[in-house]
Amino acid sequence: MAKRLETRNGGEDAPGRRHLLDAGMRLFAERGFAGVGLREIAAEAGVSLGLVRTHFGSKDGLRDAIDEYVLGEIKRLYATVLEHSGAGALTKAVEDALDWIPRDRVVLMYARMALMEKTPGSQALFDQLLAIMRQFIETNAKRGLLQPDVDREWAAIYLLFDFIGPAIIEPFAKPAFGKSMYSKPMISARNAFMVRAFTRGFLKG
Amino acid sequence: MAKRLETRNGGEDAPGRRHLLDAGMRLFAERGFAGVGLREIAAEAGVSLGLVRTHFGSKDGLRDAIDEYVLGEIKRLYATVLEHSGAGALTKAVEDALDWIPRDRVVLMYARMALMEKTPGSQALFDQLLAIMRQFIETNAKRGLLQPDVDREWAAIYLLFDFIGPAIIEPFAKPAFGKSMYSKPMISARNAFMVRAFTRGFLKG
DNA sequence: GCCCCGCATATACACTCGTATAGCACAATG
DNA sequence: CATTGTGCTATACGAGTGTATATGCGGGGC
Repeated sequence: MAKRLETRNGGEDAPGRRHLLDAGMRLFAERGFAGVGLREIAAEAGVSLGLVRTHFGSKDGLRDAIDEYVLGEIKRLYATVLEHSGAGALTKAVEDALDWIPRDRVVLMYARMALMEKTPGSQALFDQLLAIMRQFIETNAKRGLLQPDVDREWAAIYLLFDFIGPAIIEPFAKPAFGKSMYSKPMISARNAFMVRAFTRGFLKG
Repeated sequence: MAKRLETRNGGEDAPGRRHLLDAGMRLFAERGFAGVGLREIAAEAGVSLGLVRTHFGSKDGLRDAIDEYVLGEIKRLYATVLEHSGAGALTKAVEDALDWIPRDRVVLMYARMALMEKTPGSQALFDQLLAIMRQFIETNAKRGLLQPDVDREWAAIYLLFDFIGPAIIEPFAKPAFGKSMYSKPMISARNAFMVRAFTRGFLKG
């Protein structure tokens, strides 16, 4: 009789909980938080509606849990980038994406959608992404790889644009380009242009 | 007696219609299509619920009308950019934004949200934005302002990233930077960095 | 003067939403 | 063996959804 309210969360590895989190992440990524109902998520996860309440307390609780998971994954996935520096690190990061993006595509697309809907979780995600970019710029600066008199804050912001850009336009890529932003030919062409643009620009002064 | 179904749309300048379109645009931009109900939109517009059906036929019809309006505004707002070329044109475009963004902020924020929800209207918006960027690159190329051996397609894509980037992160800007992406200090700092990065890059080769 | 039609309102309907409650099977623990 | 608690299901409730229908008012053309 109501001895534990709110999220119980005792066992985080219950199969139903994991299925709900995965299904919610996928569906929210596709149609947004308000665009998907709990019944559809439960059906997709192969569990009953009531289980959402058991594990997450409410729909917002489910989102919070997904936000937390995705934030952790983003940190993990970009950790390797921060250990390197220079334009080579960027190409390496983009090429690494070829490995993990097929597997973690849902995480990436959820992060993309989260950036649209302003919530505490999405603000935290944004702050994390910006921190990653700032750290990359600082690492490069310490190693003397930054050109002199560069506005480091805006360099970080532009880096952020270029990293979230492909994710943002990914849903429109197939009609517009005939292939995914994360397909092999797109990745390599992007790599070539990125290195060039970051080190030399592309317009004449 | 049901002689005309669907959207009637005879008079596009009925005051109620305009109010509904404005209110829908603003609310959809803030919370997404599924996140807002017709009753709230009608209340915000100061008209009755049924008027949506009279003018737009359905909620989807309302979105279609908003999409069309926003697409036209985007075309109009970026028309001036296309007449110029070089890095100077970009700074001019960004500075022009200082004029029209306060006034057309809702249009911009709706376009931002539209890029999240994949619909025919949002695909058309994306195609339009990409076309604008491609045309800018081609204009620059014809005038000899492009560096040699530049991948023009990816130059256009990166230009697109840098133009939608500020809109995407605008909702997180105040907590993260203390000011809007479209405030005067941000615009001028961005201008300085953009010209530099586009003509010389910011990393050492 | 009548009629029709464009603009607008009010109200009802069927459905879906998130949430709440009651209960079941089963493993671990005393 | 009885008890406890966890993971889970089934079902009900009230509020809110988009859509449909019926109606009112006011101006221009026959």
